This record gives sequence, structure tokens and C-alpha cells, in this order.
Amino acid sequence: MATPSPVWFERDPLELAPLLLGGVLRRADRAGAVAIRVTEVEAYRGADDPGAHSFRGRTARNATMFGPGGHVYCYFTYGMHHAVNVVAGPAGSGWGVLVRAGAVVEGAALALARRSARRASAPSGELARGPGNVAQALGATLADDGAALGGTTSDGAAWSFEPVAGFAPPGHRTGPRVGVSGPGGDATAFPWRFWLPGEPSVSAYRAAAPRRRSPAG
DNA sequence: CGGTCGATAGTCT
DNA sequence: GACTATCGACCGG
Repeated sequence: MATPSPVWFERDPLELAPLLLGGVLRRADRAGAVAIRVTEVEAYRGADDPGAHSFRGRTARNATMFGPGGHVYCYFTYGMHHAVNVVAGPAGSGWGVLVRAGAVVEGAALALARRSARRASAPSGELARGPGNVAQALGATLADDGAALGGTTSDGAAWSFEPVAGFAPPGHRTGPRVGVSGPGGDATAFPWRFWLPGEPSVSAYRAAAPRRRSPAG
């Protein structure tokens, strides 16, 4: 099965998110191809979602989220990490699904090499555990922002996504999103994280940490 | 094991 | 100038 037509992605992220679970996200460039079977995602719902980048409207960074579904929204944060999202909904919605984790099913050696270039080695089962590691394993950078799934970027990176044939895999779980606080600091107000149980690549839950300021003076 | 904290820079107020 | 859809080293048990 190939990447579905763009229309397939143009649905509510709360509906699309579980459909992505178990599917295979793949990126290929000159260095080679890496593919992951998606095991954990989070839905971000634009203007209705205080935790979404797109909550306050379109900016230069989040412009891709406001484009049509079926594209890659890739951003850079914390001064060192990239993250990969699948844009959901029709153009203008600002909807997306963050790919938080996956099991590497192709190109494990390349994924490990990319990891080693920056940090020490990691257990192969955890090569794509956490959003930053997903992007690093796939080799995704800001140059991939706006890439069409099923297409190729101007830099020559080919992206594709193959969903599980037919339906979402049974038995997926839902819970609060990681590192996102809802109204009143309650992340459980938006339990929009979806994952496959029993997968070693699924990251542990971390609440949005109110990080302590450095001591005054 | 599990909790805590530093690194590091783009983005928005 | 504070905050961030984070990672991993480090420390104590």
C-alpha cells in the first residue's frame, strides 16, 4: 500500500491520531532510508487547543500546520531538538498530530549513526523513543518542514506513510499529553495522547514541569 | 531503578 | 526576557 491520497489526512486530529498508530512513516535521502512503525502520537487541535502551536493563529513557524493535511510540520525547539508532525484537517484548520515515538523497521544502522553523531549510543529499541529522537532517527530537519507525504522535498528527501490496512490497530490507549499543560495546569483536560500498549519505544509520561527559576539576585 | 537539573537557541510577548 | 509539544547525564538508593 502506498501513501493515501491527501484527503485521507484531512480529518479531525482526534480521529486521525489513532489511525496513524501502527502505520509506517518513512524518509529517504542520499544517506539512505529510515522507517518507523508509529507507536505513540499526540493530537493538536488548533484554535480549540491551548497546547497547540497554532492556538494563537498563524505565524512563520507554524504556517505548515495551516496548510492542507498530509504534509510534514517539522519545528525546532529547546535549542537542540526537532519534532515531526503530520498535518491534519483541511487547509486553514491548524490541526496536526505529533509523532512521539516509533519502532525502527528499516535503516536501524543509519538511525544509530545519526544518534552517535551527536550523543552516545542507545539501545536499538529506543532509537525513536521521544519526539526529538524520532526526528533525529529519520534525519528530519527544518528543511523537511512542509514536505508532502508521498512526495519529495527540494533537497531530495522522499517522505511516505503507509497506514495499517483498513483500520486502527485494536487496543490503543489514550492519556494526557506530555509536556503540555491544559487550563489551570491540568494536562488531563486534553487526554489527546494515543499509543500502542506494550511497546518499548513509547516514552514515559512527563508532566509539563513548571521549571524553577534561578534564584533571584 | 527513579527523580532532578543543565544544555541551548528560536519564538513570541 | 521568559518560555519551550525535550533529552540524557548525574546522583541517591
